[in-house]
Amino acid sequence: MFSKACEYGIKATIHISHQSRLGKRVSLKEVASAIDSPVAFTAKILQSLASNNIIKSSQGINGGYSISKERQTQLSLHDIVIAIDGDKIIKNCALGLKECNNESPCPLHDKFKKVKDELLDMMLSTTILKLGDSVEKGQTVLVV
Amino acid sequence: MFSKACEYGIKATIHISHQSRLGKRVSLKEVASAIDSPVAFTAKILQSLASNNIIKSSQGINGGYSISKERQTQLSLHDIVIAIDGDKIIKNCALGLKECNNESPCPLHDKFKKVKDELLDMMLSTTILKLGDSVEKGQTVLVV
DNA sequence: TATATATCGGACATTTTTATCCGATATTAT
DNA sequence: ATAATATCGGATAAAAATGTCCGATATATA
Repeated sequence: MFSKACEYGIKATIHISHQSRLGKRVSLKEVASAIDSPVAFTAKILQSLASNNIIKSSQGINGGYSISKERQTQLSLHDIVIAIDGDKIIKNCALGLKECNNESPCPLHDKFKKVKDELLDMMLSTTILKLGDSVEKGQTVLVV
Repeated sequence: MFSKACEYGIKATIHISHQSRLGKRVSLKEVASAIDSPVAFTAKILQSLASNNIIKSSQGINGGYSISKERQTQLSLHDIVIAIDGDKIIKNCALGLKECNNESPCPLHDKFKKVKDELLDMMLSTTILKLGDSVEKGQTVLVV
């Protein structure tokens, strides 16, 4: 569904969100450890999230990553997916046709419209704040 | 969503289904041409579909691929996806957790359950017969 | 039976994704 | 200033997915 990079990106953002609310800025190593991901690969993803203004990064001693509380309420799951995987999961034809629309649909077009609409709604309405909250409350987990 | 192999496999099956109802057995080249796919790669996929009893193959002169009308009514989109991509699209955790279930869910578990359930229902209830029919009637297309 | 022509199946090549390495750069504390 | 330590960013490597090649095998027809 999502690429590995996107999975890591979502988990990383949730973890950083959670830690930011505890007043903690987190380092790359801490993130990779918390979400059980390869450190160097995670570095690339965090860079990308930072350049897309999903998370905030600071260099130097005591540097690391954070997300302001305000940003957490604005940010949806959709924003993160778009930043890493782009919009192909919603936009691309299920059968890979270059042009697939209501005028010239592939055989799966109508049937997938419903599924994609629900996926899109879900991603748009799910905020990072809520996701981080469920982890903070111990209702959900980021590893194993 | 689906792998390229799976996209080709679905399109190929629909085309073969359509042609079988016209009483025509189709060759690899004809299939690849009809669905605009690389011939050699398509050969692998058709072999796999044949060994999974999705389609019927015959060698030698006048050989090619076909699907009996009866089989077309039985076969669902789900059968083809399972044969090529396996069940990961439904079974795998959206965040890649090895163990993700109601007892120990990832932050996206509940939200994805609804989407996946709808996707599964759709795949199970969509028969190859219906898909081939929409192509035959010119309501849908397999290329561009 | 010989031949033409179709798929089969294994090895190989290319591209994309995933993952790693390391010097450069920025920032804080001494 | 300088040292310590964090991210940045470009090159490289490994793995997986996608795509190709070609001889082997099967089968209908002449």
